[in-house]
Amino acid sequence: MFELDLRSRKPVYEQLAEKIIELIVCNVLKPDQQLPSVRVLSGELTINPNTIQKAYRELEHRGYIYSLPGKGSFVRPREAGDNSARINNLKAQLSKVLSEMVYLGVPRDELISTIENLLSRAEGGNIDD
Amino acid sequence: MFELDLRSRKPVYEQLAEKIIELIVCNVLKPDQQLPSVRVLSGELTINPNTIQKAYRELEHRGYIYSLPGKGSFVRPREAGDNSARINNLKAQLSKVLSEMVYLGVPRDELISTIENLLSRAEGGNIDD
DNA sequence: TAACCGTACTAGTATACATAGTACAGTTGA
DNA sequence: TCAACTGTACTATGTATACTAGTACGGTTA
Repeated sequence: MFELDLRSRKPVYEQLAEKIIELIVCNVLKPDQQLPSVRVLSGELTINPNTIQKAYRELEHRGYIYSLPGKGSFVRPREAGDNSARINNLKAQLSKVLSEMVYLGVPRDELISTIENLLSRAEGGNIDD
Repeated sequence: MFELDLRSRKPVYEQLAEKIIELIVCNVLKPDQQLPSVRVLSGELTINPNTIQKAYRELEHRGYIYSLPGKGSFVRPREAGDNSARINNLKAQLSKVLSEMVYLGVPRDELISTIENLLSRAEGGNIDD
């Protein structure tokens, strides 16, 4: 379910957290859906349980999941709160990426159509792969 | 000229490299313009020269600058080569960012207009701040 | 009660970052 | 020629973090 690169410079727990965020954001993992337990996922990925727990802790701290001792960890439904901080962060990332693509000579038309496609998929909800 | 966060989890040399890329991409640093020497920048930022050199080595390896022993380091003019690998990487980043913004409830109209603004600025070349 | 769940520790190892110091070769202008 | 600059290449050291291993505790559920 999750593909990790143990040789990467990026920490494993961080790779895992980003993978899960991706699945949540793309609605592959539905709200209140239960995630694999720390120990089960540890066995599947042949990774230490502590590393999985660290990823889950990170995800809970960032508001993507919630954990109930004795029950499990679940996808946290998105709430309409103050996401302005995170949105501003994303805008900054967007600015960097777009600037670099323009710098590398990607035509504006191609860029716009790419973005349109990505938005349609994102708004459609599911992404099947 | 460069603002770094020494307490950040992200390595200093990486922060510096990204800052310089940003300035190159936004045309603040012009092609063939000389960068501060390793020792001078080391003094200004109160950072070890080796750390600066590591950033410069990284930038040279990624094709953003070129270094001439005895002369200095300079912004490398962009060449129309095969940037497809880097562009695909940027598209993947773009996909993630857009998905997350949609997930956080940013309206499509607002998103499009934001992108239009960013593109205009990027294509305009200079960004003054 | 047994088997699962999240959580919280300690301890050890490996790796990467950053610093300090030294050294060498090429370039440049006085 | 010489001094002052440039990039580059080392060694050594201290530190922070990632990851693993192992153990333990309390809550939940069939």
